[in-house]
Amino acid sequence: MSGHSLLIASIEKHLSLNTQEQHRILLAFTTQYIKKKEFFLRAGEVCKQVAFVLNGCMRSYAVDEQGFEHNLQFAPEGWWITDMNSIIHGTAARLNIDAIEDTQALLLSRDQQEGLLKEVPKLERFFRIISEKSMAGSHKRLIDQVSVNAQTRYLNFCDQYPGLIQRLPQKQIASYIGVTPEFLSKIKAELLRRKD
Amino acid sequence: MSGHSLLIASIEKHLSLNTQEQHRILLAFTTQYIKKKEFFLRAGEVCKQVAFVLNGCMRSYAVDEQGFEHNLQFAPEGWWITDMNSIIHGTAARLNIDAIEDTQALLLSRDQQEGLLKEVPKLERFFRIISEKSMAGSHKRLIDQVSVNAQTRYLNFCDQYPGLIQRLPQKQIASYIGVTPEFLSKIKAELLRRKD
DNA sequence: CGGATCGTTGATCAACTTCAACGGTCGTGG
DNA sequence: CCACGACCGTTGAAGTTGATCAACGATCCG
Repeated sequence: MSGHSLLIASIEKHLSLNTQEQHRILLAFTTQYIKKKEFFLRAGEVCKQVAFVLNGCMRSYAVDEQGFEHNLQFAPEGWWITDMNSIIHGTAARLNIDAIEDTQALLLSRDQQEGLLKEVPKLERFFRIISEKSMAGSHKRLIDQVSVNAQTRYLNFCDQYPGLIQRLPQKQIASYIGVTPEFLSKIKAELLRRKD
Repeated sequence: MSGHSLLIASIEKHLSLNTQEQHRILLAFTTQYIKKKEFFLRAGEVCKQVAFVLNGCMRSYAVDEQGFEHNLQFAPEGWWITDMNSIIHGTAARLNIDAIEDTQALLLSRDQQEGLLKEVPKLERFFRIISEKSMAGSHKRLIDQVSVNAQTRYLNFCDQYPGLIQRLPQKQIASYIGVTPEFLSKIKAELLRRKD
């Protein structure tokens, strides 16, 4: 129940809900526990639902032809995660989503979402706003990726997600900023050397 | 008027509108002509509106510390373009948006949009859907950027935007796929050599 | 305790950039 | 209508950034 209130609070940052609406919303979600290294979505499946993380942490990533993983997003508590391409086009997911820590999440299927939006139309607004935010974040990242070098990307990451740095294995961060774990190690060594 | 119907048609792909609603929508927009090389938005300003392109083509791009441009998006007719980070957070734009061809666009300010959404709430749904699509496209691009080499990115671009290739100067495409114009030239030469 | 996974370091390698030079085309002013 | 400059695409040589491969010590967890 404390977890559910995280979802409600998150929505109420953007609009207010009466008790009835809150109950209707929670009805649309199901709870799922995902252990570290277990999958929420595998590439090739069609993604049917979006996840709202209550605690723990998930990540989404693509695997290239040579088998290397590339992290697209981390989702600690309070974040949403899904394969948007798969869910809106109904195509095979290109992303894998798994748990980096033992995770508890609320799941919302597209069907449930449709029903929910019909009964509580003002939620359209909420989902519009988080989509816009997500799009803005994604744009920011894309610009970062092409316009600054790896060291700066690492520093930017430290800046933007101070909480995640201590929590995540370094190789996960390397995969996110788009370098090999070896090279991130060298970046950190270089930064330490320059700090003296 | 033929231009306006492009907007209406674009919305009606996702929901249906009666004549009254159509008129109310068009009321919220203003028309603007932007000549080739003129700016719709300059980095540093706060972005106040989104543009829907009727004809011509605009692009958004960031400029890095060394003065190099990095194209984020092209917007030919039927596409929306804005600096989402600036518009939703009210912060200084990091993007420039200018016209690559003489362009006619419909502009919608955030204030007008708010008013419009109040009177025609079902448009929340439309804006949610296009945000989701935009986010999906952005994710796709991000994965592409980090998981395949420049030659493949070029081929993917040709695939996805066959219409734009003939229309755009090569250096604009180079900037989009994230390489120097010189290197794109070499990629094309290599592809021609292998085709024989 | 033992195996697996992690982070580190160094040597070599590949992808892409930088810089410089050249020919072609386009648009503009005379 | 021509001439000029600006911008574009191309090519080649040399330079950087980050990847790859291999080896090693540390830590974590079963």
